[in-house]
Amino acid sequence: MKTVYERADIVPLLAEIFRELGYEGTSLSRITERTGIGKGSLYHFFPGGKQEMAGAVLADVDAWFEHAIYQPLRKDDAREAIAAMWTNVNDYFRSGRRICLVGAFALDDTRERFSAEIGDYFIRWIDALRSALIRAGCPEGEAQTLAEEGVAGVQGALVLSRALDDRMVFTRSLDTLAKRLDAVLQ
Amino acid sequence: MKTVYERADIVPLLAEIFRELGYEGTSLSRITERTGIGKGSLYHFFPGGKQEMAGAVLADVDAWFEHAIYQPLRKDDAREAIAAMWTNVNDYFRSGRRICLVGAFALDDTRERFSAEIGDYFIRWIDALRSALIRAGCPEGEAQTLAEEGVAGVQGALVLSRALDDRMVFTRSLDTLAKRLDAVLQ
DNA sequence: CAATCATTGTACCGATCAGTACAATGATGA
DNA sequence: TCATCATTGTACTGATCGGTACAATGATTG
Repeated sequence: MKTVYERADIVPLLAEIFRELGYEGTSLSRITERTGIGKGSLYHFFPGGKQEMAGAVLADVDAWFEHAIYQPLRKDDAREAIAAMWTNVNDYFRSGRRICLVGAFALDDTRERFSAEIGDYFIRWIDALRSALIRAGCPEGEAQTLAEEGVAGVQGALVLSRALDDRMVFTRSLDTLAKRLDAVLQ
Repeated sequence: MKTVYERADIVPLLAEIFRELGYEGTSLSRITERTGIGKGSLYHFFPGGKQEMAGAVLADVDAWFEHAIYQPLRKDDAREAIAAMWTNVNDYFRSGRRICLVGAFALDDTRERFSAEIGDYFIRWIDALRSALIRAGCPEGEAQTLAEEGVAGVQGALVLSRALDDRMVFTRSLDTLAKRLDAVLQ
């Protein structure tokens, strides 16, 4: 009996493990234990080892946000895209039960390994949100601060809801942030 | 030649290492490497090993916040205590170059080891801030949400400023949060 | 001075770490 | 049918992990 994978099948599985255990906490044996994928397969698809695995996960996360969040913010109807961002973010992070891997990597030494990817992810999120805010009628002087407040607010809501083990905190925080941004668009 | 330590001298050194490397990333050899403290001393003061070391650090952090932030928020002049909170938090986290260990532990599997301590730290911060907000004239219905927004905002600002490697982002975020809370106190 | 005892450095333990080597497997295409 | 080749399971490496054992050190106390 031999199960055959593709790289694209493995990345989402790796993502959940890195999310739960962090970069240092994720060992190859834990990956095998949870997924059934052996070292042979892992090093076949990711010759660069653990670092390449985490890099692939970050790229996958980034691609999802680019498609589902950033592009709509830049191109679609601004108000609709902002509203969609809140619901999509709430779903993606499963009301706070799932963390933001990029944000988590930013907090410890792992940042040194992926500083470019981490910076890019947040810069583009903020820029896209600022673009939508301006198009929706936000004064340009406030747009940058407000966009940073929104993105940082999501990260803070994730920390807090996990710390309190209360998913209502996450949903409520997103709601407060949404109203905060909405108030400026008159 | 033999250097003699006390437990109280070691805890702050451990704190910086856990902050930088995270719980899993912190190994006993790294501790010895950075501090010169050998395993003999470490296990003499912390018989429970790495878990007890991290627990002692969390207790130390908690005690600092209790004394410098929570108690003033509960007892002192409300407006002054809130204003002092922002400056003390900015100093404590060194404008975002230092992370919140409690928040970082909340994000990965480490949470399972210290869920009580993590929950307590944030609950008490939020409660103390809410108490000050109410005494300063904030409508009771808004106080809880606003307190959560403030505490979560600090955590988000830490993530964002580290991700962008820009300490201005942290200070600016704290400033925005301060204005946000101030606006309700009329 | 002698005795005690907290503290420390070092050698060691089995387990696990990331990573390598390679033969066995099995699907694909000539 | 046969050859090719991507993919996989397994056994292995040296290094490092958290933790233990214990003798040497040196300050304190009677």
